[in-house]
Amino acid sequence: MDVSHIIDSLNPEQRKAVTAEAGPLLIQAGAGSGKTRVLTHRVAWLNQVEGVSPFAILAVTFTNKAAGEMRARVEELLGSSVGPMWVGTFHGLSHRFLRMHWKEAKLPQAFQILDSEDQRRMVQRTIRGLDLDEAQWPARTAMWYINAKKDEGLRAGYIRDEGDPTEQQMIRIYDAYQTACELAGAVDFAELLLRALETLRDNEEILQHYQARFQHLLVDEFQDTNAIQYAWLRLLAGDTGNLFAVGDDDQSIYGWRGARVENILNFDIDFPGTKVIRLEQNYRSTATILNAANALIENNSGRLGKNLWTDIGDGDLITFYSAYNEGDEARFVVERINDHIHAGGSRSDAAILYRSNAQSRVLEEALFRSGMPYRVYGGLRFFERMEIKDALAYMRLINLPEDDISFERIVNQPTRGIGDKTITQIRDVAREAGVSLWHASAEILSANALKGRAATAVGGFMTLIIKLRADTKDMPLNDMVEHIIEHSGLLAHYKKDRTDKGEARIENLQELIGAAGMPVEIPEDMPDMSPLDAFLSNAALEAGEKQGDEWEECVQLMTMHSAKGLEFPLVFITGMEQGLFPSQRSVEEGGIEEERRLCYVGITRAEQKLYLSMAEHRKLYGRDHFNTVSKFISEIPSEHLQEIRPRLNTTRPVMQPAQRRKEVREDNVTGLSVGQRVRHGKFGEGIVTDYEGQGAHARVYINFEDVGAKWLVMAYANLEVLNVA
DNA sequence: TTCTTACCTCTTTTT
DNA sequence: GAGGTAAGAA
Repeated sequence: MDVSHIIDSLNPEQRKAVTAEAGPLLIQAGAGSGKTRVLTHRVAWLNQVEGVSPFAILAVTFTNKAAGEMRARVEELLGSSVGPMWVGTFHGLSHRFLRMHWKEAKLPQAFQILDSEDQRRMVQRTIRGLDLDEAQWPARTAMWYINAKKDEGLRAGYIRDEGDPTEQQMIRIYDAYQTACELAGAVDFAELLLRALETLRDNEEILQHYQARFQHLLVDEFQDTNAIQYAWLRLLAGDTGNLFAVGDDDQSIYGWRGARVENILNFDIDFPGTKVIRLEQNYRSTATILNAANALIENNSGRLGKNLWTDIGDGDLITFYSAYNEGDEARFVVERINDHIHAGGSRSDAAILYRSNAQSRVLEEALFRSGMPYRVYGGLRFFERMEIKDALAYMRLINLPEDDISFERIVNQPTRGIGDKTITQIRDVAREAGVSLWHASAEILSANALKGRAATAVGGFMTLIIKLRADTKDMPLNDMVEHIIEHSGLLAHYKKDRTDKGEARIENLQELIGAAGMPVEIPEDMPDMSPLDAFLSNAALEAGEKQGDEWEECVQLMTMHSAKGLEFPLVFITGMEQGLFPSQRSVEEGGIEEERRLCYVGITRAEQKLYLSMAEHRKLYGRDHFNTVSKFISEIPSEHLQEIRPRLNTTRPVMQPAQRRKEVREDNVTGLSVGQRVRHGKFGEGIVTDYEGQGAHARVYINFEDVGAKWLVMAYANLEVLNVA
């Protein structure tokens, strides 16, 4: 059989991975080393050479995008569909499993998925139900706690409180929340995984079935797996241990949400006989960029260790720019992008990365002023938008009136005179009788327990839902959505808002109609799922990636976290400041290595040219920050760096005397730092807030107590240093 | 019920 | 400093 199309394009290491014998395999895939390629070719190899049916393969990823890409590329390679292969996210596959085995999982057949916002509301209601002080027990914190425990596989009853009252309270909230979820037939994201795992574990027959079925498991981004996901994989891999895990311990940046690098580091303990293959040839970046990244990551301990290399040439030096403030930094970035465009480059080549979303604003302003189209990643996703969730809630309630979460969401949206009092009354009846809010409403109405106006309003709402259901019964999905948006009053409600925001909401609703017109995929092993059910659960699991065409010819702005997996010819990493990146918190909490890995991820996004920048003075959250240069800059060997504007002494000497670069130290002619207190013979006392220029031309901006702020030339000012700020 | 005001938070994000 | 949420007033 001719297998050349599968292996010809691979380098020796990649080929070794793709053609490896069955058994546990750990692929240490460095940034830009072709890991997706290895994964897809592995599937093709298994199928075409080893004769493994797609039916016996399970491939799991973290994002829907990665899953979709994997399926598409495998099919392209094979030239045929691989329908029966299970490809998806951990959550998506767990969901599929639970839909098929809802009985064994002890779930109602029509269980629904809570997204983060639904979950927060649910936790909040639980906390109120327990009569706890919401200020002392914020829903977000409790939710975070619950998710963390679930990610570790822990049920409320199994957590040891160690006598800690806070922990005890959290456990109570967790327990009560879980009860509420069971009652509502609701499942949060973490629950999908945990429930699937427990169902597999506790049902020998099902477990054996799947273990026998999935002869080969493949995992992408293995360094990001948490305890549950790992347990899930181990259970499914069973005794054969045919687990093909691809990951990079140096790119583990999600420890804060439960990812465990240990899963990579200890892989061979759980899977004896593991073969490790390292993909170290990088096809993305110049040698300069790679060497900088390698040197940086060397500072981490406990790595598996690898060194990326490339046969692409050295390329340009990495440019480091130290700006006066964030505006100057933004201006610098925009100018460089303009240079790039004038040299014939395109805007979409450029990505501006930052540590936190708050930093995007100033950059956006600068881009906007210079008329440069840009696109910011992150923020609210399509299916998380208020108006979309409203519309979906109508669809859910029509589909299943017992859906209390949707009921509460739309019973008074748009407002129809059903206030807090009425809702509380309905809720009480529902709780006492142990029925849904919908049933409770009906009972209250028939018992005439409501006053005139409220009774009419509730009756009107119920009639509306019943009518909508009857009217849309035989409609295709998109017509149904359109009908509901129109006749529920949502459209009119949002049309009342004449602002840009309102218009955007209308547009989103239109888009929802469009989305409902697209064919929804119903898994082959679940033929009894209705298109509506498929659409609704898809909406919960797929927050809605922005469609691709929108960001064509745009400069890309995103956090370094969301940049993972992407690559750009021209990359800017902004805010290279101690306290910002690495962030203050991570330094305090011992998370510096993960920050360094994040920096590593950022650097390795760059193909040709990398710019690093900092702002010596930055306003963040309305406060002034005078940060020193990021520790990470000093970890990049200076032969790879080119400093455009050597900084003056902006460092507070007490903070870090040793870390300053040589060429900068020579420039320390002022002996002053921003934030320092000084005295001037004529103007009195003041604080240094800015400076510019160098050597004899250096000027400092001093805010004097008596005469206000002034620029002074260092050479003539004759300042007396009073104290270090 | 709806509008207004006070108050809180503010690393990183997918599902 | 801004933006969103939740409690309070008309």
